[in-house]
Amino acid sequence: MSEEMNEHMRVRREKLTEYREKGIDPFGGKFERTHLAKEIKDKYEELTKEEIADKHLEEVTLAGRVMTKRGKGKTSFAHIQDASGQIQVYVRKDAIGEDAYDIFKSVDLGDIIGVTGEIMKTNVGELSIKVNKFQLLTKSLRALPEKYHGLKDIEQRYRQRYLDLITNMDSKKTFELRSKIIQEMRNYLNGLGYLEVETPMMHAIPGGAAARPFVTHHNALDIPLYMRIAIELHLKRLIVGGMEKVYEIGRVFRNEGVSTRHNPEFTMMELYEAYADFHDIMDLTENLISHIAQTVLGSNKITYDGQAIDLAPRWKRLHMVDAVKEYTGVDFWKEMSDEEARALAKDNGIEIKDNMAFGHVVNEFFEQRVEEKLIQPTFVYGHPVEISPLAKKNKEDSRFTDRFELFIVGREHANAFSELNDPIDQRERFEAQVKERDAGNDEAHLMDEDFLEALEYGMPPTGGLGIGVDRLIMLLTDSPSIRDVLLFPQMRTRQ
RNA sequence: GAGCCAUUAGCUCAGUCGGUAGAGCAUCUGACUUUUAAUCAGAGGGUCACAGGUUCGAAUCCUGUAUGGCUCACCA
Repeated sequence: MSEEMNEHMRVRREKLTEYREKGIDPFGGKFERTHLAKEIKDKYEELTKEEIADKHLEEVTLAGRVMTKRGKGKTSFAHIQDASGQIQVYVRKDAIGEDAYDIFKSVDLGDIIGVTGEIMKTNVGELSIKVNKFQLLTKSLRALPEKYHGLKDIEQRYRQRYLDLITNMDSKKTFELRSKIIQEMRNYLNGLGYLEVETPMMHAIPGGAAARPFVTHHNALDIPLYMRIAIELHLKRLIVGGMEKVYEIGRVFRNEGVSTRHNPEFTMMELYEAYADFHDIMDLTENLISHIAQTVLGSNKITYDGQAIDLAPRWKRLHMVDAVKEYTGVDFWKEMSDEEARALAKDNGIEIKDNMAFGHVVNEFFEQRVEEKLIQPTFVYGHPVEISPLAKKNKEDSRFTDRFELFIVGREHANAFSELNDPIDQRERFEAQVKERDAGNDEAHLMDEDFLEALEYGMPPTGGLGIGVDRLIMLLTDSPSIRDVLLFPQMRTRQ
């Protein structure tokens, strides 16, 4: 053992030996429970001490981790915690015998025990188990964080999430909500007839988004493989294959910076529906998210970082050019050259790169001046074609696409479009991306011949959607950092 | 990648002007048969993140490193 033992660890290891000498297994096996703590509380909380005593209820058996302990000579109280919550146990020497009582006195905070006894209420009215049998199920060899403050150290909460979950009920609640949110997303989509599918996470060509991939290598095939940066291109192949409504909820990987809103691996929900367009997807998106909020939180009115947010449909829909016009006064509906657009950026203090085209400039205006101001749910649509290589061009104005992004609390939560199903246009878009790549943008798309071949067989007109699931969970659980909604966020390896 | 901040007992935190390292919880010993942040009496527990430097003397001042947090950049 490289780590030095502190007093707690030494004492607890000594107890292991004592237990074994007494024939007690400090790491026990299967244990049959009759109840969870919350089940007992839900059932008997309303009854008075006398009513419970008069009922002569059957014995119950529970198990859990010892979280508090108060010894009082010949009686002891403790709280044990199971997945459902905590309940108090009341242990009397005259009820369990002297030997068993001595062992109970040696139990440490953090140990896992099983108890059998009667349900009772104490003089001050706390529902408790009056124990007549108890058993050590697992000895804990390290001291838990302090009972009153819990674990506060942020680094330790992320690195040792189990300690966070044991001691911080808020954190546990967040992850229970995470599970419910994803479950409700599935329920809703399944109810609409979407088919959940699983596509590869290791891609020969990383596509579907602009991002740097993680690279790995397949030894037997001796080829490089990339962890997926999006799910998009495989789901569209399924649309070609006649699966008309599909979705996948899964991890995607992007080799980029870590921040309160970015983790190298994160969860995305992508959905594609044949014969739909981006207007249909807007309807679906607002209905889906408001349904989840209503079902999981019981309301469409939520609070994030002190701001009141109303998720009830119908949400504001705003063209990106109108949004830029509204917040900066600059009108990009006018026809103009790339040079004229760049000049407007300089005049308005928008930072741009020298080689940016009209569409890139419009996007910079939006990101630098508008995005953070969109607090209430807002669909911003009509993204420039240059930044939307997989979206259908708009019929009236081919500088823009039938694409939208959803902004809430100034953050992107979803990205969607009427999918580009013209293989010839798609090839030209990929070629433009390859040019950008050659010009130094290492996040531009690669040519994907295999995907183009699929499109050439014919993909029906399709609406598609991607939702950043972690960000949605941040929003619905009022969590300031993505690390608060990931059980094991990425951290630097400790030396 | 840049700036700012943090790192002290198992945990939560104090630490004044540079002068012997502190508290609460936890732990150990003892008392206590309805306690609940139990109480009472006593005891033990420290590489002050790490490495240098300044100084008679450094948890404290300086430099570097590590890890973390926040902000920015990146993430169309």
